[in-house]
Amino acid sequence: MPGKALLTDPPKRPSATATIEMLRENSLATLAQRELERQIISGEIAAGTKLNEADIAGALGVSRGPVREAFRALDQAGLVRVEKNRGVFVRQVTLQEANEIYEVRAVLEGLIGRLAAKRIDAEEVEQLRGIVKKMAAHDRTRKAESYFALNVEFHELLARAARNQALLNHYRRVVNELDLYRRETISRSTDNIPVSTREHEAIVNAVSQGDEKLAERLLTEHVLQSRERLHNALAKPAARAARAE
Amino acid sequence: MPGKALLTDPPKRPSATATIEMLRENSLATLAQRELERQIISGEIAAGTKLNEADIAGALGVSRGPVREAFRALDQAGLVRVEKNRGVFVRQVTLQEANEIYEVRAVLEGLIGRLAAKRIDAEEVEQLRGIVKKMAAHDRTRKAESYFALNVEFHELLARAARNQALLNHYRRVVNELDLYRRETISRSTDNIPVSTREHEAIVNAVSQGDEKLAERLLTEHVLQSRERLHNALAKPAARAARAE
DNA sequence: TTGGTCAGAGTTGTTGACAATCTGCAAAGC
DNA sequence: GCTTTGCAGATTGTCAACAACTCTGACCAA
Repeated sequence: MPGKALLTDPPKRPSATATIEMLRENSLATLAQRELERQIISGEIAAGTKLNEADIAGALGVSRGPVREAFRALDQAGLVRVEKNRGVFVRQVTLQEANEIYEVRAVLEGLIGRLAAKRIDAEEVEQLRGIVKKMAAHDRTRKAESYFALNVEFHELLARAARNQALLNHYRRVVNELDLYRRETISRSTDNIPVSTREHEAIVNAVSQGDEKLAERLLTEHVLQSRERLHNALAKPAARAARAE
Repeated sequence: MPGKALLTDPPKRPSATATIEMLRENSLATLAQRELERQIISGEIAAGTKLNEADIAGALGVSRGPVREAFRALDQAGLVRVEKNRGVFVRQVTLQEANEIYEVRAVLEGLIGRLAAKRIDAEEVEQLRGIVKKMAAHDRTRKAESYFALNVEFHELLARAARNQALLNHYRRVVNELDLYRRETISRSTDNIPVSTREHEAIVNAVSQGDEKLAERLLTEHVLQSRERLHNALAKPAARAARAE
């Protein structure tokens, strides 16, 4: 039973007017899409899981129509795979696919660095420094989960600072797909956090000084080094993540 | 009346078995999506046009369900815009959006050049040379439409030669979006064809010699120069394209 | 003329029912 | 024993009807 109903009221409804307003602006298909996307990206639904239309419709409190529409959108977004007459499955990203996606991410991040160096404002720089500071604090605790949350926030903020919506869209898609790959391996790659944090500091400095060339190079290399770190972590003998089927 | 039915038989059915096989593998939603995508990219349906569910369903000979699913996918693909309770519209790409998309395309093409230089095979090089030869022949006739078809073919072939599916997907999306922008202006930018052809020749040479750095630089610059050419053409006083509403 | 409001038509959003297909399993045939 | 056939149940694909919403234009009052 994956999710909670989208609009039923009994248990602590978040103000009826807010719900009404929500439905006025978003179709059930859109809400179902968002909720499924959230569950997939957060790992609540594991990669490879089969998504049953009727079950999901029931859990969300809607009929199958909107759920099917959500599936189509998620398929196009690369988060699920639709097999005719067989069902919808959360996408499994293979090692080879991840490598290809990392290559794309590297050039996108490079562009992000270059543009952000030109366009970032003082407030955003401060936010970046704040995130890096929190990351540094995590160097000792080595709590991977919350560290990665900060990492995602750092890169998202930087991507927005580039002021290019098309770039942001492509970047987000790439990140989502890589999360699908990384999800299974998350808990075992805590070793290199200090290294990654130093890289982030260098990136903030380059961007805040408006050094486009340097920011581009640092971000590109950062992505490729992240890839290496992840692959090294994968190669280690570690407890396999639970495998839903 | 935009399209033709997806599966009706009377007029010259292309062999019953082929149709059956088609339907065995593709849902009506998928077929509707492909057909709409084709019509949008080819310009048969102009940017900004409102897409009426019932009309399209009728023209394609299916019910509204599959059409709605196709809409969701096309929305995610950036080809249409869905406004709740108001309808679905073919996306209009503004000048500013086009500029942003061109920036993304430039780095993607750069990566394509770098990877293709590493991985392209002899046969593909020959195909590229063949296309460039045809393009050169067009230098005199100045038929823009068929020239652009060759141009699309050239870049698509190069993108495939990079052997990176993720990159290819992002590239195609970017090209589709730029086509939406270019569509309205296509007939007035015939002047710079010879220049563009020389750039293509240089690209093929760099790729075929495995010069990654050069191929990357040439392709990036080619995209940015294409953007300039298009914008210059746009600035000219030229006959406005027909504007469907 | 301007502005408001209110039917009516047309369009979109959602649902439940029906048809087609797949899956698993057990019986029949070799 | 092994493959094949033929069910029964579950799941997906498609459709048509109904509900909710938007838009238009007529009508009326200031």
